Amino acid sequence: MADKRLLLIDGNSVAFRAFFALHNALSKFTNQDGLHTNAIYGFNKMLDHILEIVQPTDALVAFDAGKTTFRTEMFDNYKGGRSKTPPELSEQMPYLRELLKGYGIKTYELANYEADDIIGTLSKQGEEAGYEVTVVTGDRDLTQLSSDKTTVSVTIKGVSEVEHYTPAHVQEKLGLRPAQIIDMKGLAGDTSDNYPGVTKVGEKTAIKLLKQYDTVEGVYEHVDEMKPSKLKEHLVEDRDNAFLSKKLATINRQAPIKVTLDDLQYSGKNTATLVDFYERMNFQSFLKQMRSTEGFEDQQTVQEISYVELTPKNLIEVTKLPSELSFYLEMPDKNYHTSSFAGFGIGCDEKWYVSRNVDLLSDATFKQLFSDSQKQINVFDLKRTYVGLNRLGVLFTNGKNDILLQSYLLDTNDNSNDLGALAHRHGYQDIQSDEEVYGTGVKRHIPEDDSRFFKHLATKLRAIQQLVPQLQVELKQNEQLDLYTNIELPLALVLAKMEIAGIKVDTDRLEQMQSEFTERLSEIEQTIYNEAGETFNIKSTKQLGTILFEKLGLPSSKKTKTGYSTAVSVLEGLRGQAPIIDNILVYRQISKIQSTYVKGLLKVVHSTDQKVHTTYLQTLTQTGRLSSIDPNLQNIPIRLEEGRKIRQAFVPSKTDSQIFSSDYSQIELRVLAHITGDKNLQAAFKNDEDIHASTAVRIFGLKDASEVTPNIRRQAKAVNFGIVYGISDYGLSQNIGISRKQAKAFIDTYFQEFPGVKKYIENIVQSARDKGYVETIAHRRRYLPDINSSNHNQRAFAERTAMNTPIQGSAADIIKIAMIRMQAQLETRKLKTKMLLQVHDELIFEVPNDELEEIKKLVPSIMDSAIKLDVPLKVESAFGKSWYNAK
DNA sequence: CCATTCACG
DNA sequence: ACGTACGTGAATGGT
Repeated sequence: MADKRLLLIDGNSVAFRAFFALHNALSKFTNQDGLHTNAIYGFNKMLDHILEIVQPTDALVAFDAGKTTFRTEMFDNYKGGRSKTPPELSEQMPYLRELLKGYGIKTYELANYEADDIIGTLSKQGEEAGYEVTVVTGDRDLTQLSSDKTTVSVTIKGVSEVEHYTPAHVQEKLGLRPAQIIDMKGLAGDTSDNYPGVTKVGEKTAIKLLKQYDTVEGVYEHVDEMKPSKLKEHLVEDRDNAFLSKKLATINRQAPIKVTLDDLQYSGKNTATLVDFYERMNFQSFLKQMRSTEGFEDQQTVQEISYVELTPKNLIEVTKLPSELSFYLEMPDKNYHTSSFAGFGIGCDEKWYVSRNVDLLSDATFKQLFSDSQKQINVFDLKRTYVGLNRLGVLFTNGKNDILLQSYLLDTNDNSNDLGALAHRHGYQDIQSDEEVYGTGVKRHIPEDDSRFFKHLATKLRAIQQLVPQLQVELKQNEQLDLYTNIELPLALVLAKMEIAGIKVDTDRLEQMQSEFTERLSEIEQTIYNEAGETFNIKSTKQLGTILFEKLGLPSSKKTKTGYSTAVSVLEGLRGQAPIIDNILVYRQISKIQSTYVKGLLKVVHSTDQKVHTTYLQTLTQTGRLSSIDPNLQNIPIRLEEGRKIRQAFVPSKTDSQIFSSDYSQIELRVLAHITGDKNLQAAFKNDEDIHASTAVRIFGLKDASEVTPNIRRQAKAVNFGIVYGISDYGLSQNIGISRKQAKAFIDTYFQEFPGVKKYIENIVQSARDKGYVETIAHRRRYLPDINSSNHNQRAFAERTAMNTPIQGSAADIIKIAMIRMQAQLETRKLKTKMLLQVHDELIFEVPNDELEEIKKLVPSIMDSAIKLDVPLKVESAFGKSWYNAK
C-alpha cells in the first residue's frame, strides 16, 4: 500500500444511487422528525466499506454546486429533461454533509462546475504528488479518470458493493483505453445527460469505430475513406454533435478549485458527533456498532476543562469576574417549582466556579450580582433560572441571553430541554448531554463524584458562552433580534412572575365535587352493567367496543388502528338505538371531570399556600403559543355546565379581591383581515359587525343580518373556522354535517366574496414553497420541510399549516406584547393586582376591590393597543368571586 | 411507551 | 386517487 492514499467521492451521484437502492424501504427510513434517511443510511454503509478498503490518508466528497455549469453554457439542454430530484432526497442533502463532518471528511463544491470536475482536478494533482487515488461514484463516465495511479470504484447493486475500474478493467469491459471513454460518449451520446452524439450510433458501434480510428478526431480524418453507408451519412451529418458531445463528456481536470491537497488530511471520525447524529437520524444499528467499538468511552470525553469549587472562603472571587457571565442552576426534576437543587456554576473565559451548595446563592454577593444592571448574565432557560433563584430568595433581573429561547426562535423544533443536545445541534461538541452524565429513567441521578458533576456544570457554562455570539448572528440574519429582545426575553420574566404568583384553589369545593361525582358515577356504572348484562371496564375502549358492537350488535361505523372507535362522534350516531349509549356518554363526561380536573387538580395543589403553580412552556409550540403543564390551566372546562363548575374552585388568594378576566374577541379572524388585506372582511370589523352573521349574509346571498337564522350563523361560523385552519371541503362537510359538494360550494362562494383571503392563501403557500418557512407579524418563523413533499398528504398538511401558522402565531405575538406591557403597568403603577393566567386569547387577574375600577379600564386599553392592525382589536372583560363568576 | 379519548383556544 | 380541518396536555388501558 502506498504511503499517501487519496479518496475522492462523487457526493451527488452516490447519494442518488443510495436513495434509489433503498427506495422500496423509503417509509421505513424516517427519523423522529419525519425526515427521510435512506440515502444517508446508504451513503454511510458505502463510506464504511470504502474506508475499510482504501484506508485513506486524505479524503474529500465533492458535490454539484447547482444546475448551471460551464456545460449548460455550451449546450443549454445539458441534463435537460431530467426529472428533478425527489424532495425526499433533497431534504437529506444537508444531513449528508453533517454525516461527513462527523466522519471528519471535507466536502467541497464549486460554482459552474460539476463534482466530476473537482474530482478530475484533484485526482490529477494527487497523481502528480505521488498519491494512490481512489474515486467513488455511481457514474461510469468517471472511469475515464482511471490510470495506473487512479482506481475508479463504481457502485453496483445498492451502494456498499463497488466495481473497481483500473485501465485493465476498462479494457476488459469495453475494449477501450480510459481516455477513449469521452470519444465513445462523443459518438454515442448520453441519454441521461441528454446530449445527442451521432444518430443511430450507440455504445457498440462507437466502440467498433474507436478500435479502428482511436478517437473522434481519428474517425473524422478517415470518414471520407469509408464506404457509402447509412452510418457514414449520419457521421457526416452529425459531425458537430459528435465534437460537442465529446467536449461535454470530458471531465475538466483544471477546474479553478480553491481547495488543495494539503486541506484534505483524513484523521478519522469524531465519535461524539456521530453518536449525536445517529441519535437524531434514529440509526440504531450504527449506534450499536459504535458502542461496541473499543475505546468508545474514551472518545466520548469532551475537551478538558478546569474549574474551581466555590466555597464561602473564595466567594469574593465572583465579584471580580468580568461583566458578561454564564450562569447555570441545576434542578434535576422537570418541575422547577418543587425540584431539589443540585448545584450551580458561574463564570466566563475558562474561569468556571461551581458548587453543590446552593445556599451560597443566597449570600449578599449573589443578590447584588444578579440585580447589577452593569452585568449581563447568559443562561440556558431564563424562566427556569428565575424561578429557581426566586425560591432561594434571589431576584434575577439582569438575564441577557437565553440560548434555549434563542434556538427555539431560530427553529421551533429546537426546543429540547437539554443544553448538551442543543449545543450539538448547533455544531458545538465539547459537552455531553444530561442523559449521558446523569443517566435515564429510574437510574437518573446527579453523580456523587464531584469531579464528574462539576466538570459537567463547567462544560455547560462554557457551551453557553460559546453559543451566545453564534446565536446572536443567526437571530440577526433572520431579523429576529427584536422578537427576542423585546418580546420573548421580557415575556420570560412576566411568565415567571405569573407562575410564582399561582392561583388559589378552593380544595373544599373540589372535595365536595369529588364525593358527588363518585356517587353519580357508581350509579351510572350499575345501570350500564345492567344494560350490558355483565360488568366490564367502561374506560377500556376495547372492552366497550366488544360490548357495543359484538354483544349488543350495534352498527359499527368508524374504526381505529386498534379496533372499533368509541369516540363521542360515533356514539352520538348511535343515540336512541340503545339506552346504554346515553349512559356511556354521561359516564365519560363525568369521569373525565372527576379524574382530570377534580382529582388531577387536588394532586398538584401546593400544601403550603393552597395554590397551583403551573409551568408555561415558552419554547414548545410550533406557532408561538404558550402551553401550560403540571397542571394545564389552559384547558379548564367551560363549554358544558357540569365541567364549568370546576371554575368555582379557582378563587382569589386574598380577601376583598376578585377574579378578573379579559379576552380578545375574534382575534384570529381580525388578524386574518389584517394579513390578507381583504377589504370586505376588514369592513365587517371596522363596522363592528357580528362577523359570523355578516359572513353568512355574504356566502348565503342574504339581504341583511336580519335574515340570518341561528343555524345559518352556525354554518358560517364553521366556514370562518375552516378558513383559519386551512380549509378543505371534506373537513368542513364533517364539521357541519353537510355533503362534500355543498361544502365545496360554500368555500367557493366564500372566496368570491373575500377575494383578498383567496389571494393570501395562494401567496402564502407559494412563499412557503420558495423560502421553506412562513412568518408571523413579529417575525416568528416556522419551517415547513414537507411543503414540497411528493407525498400528497404531507404536502397538503404543510399547506394548511402555511395558512394557519401566520394567523395563530401573530395572535400569539399580540397577546405576548400585551402581557409585557400589562406587567410593566402593574409595576410602575405599584398596583397589587396580579396577572395569573394566559389562555391564548384571554388574561386572568386577581384584583383587590379598590383597584377594580382602574383595572377595568387599564387591561382592555393595553390589550387593544398592543399592536396596530388595519382593523380594530376588541376586548371583553368580566369579573366575579371565582373564575366561574368572571363571565 | 403508544393509542385513544376528551378538555381548552 | 389520495384522506383531511389548526394548536395543545392529561388520564387511561394495554402492549
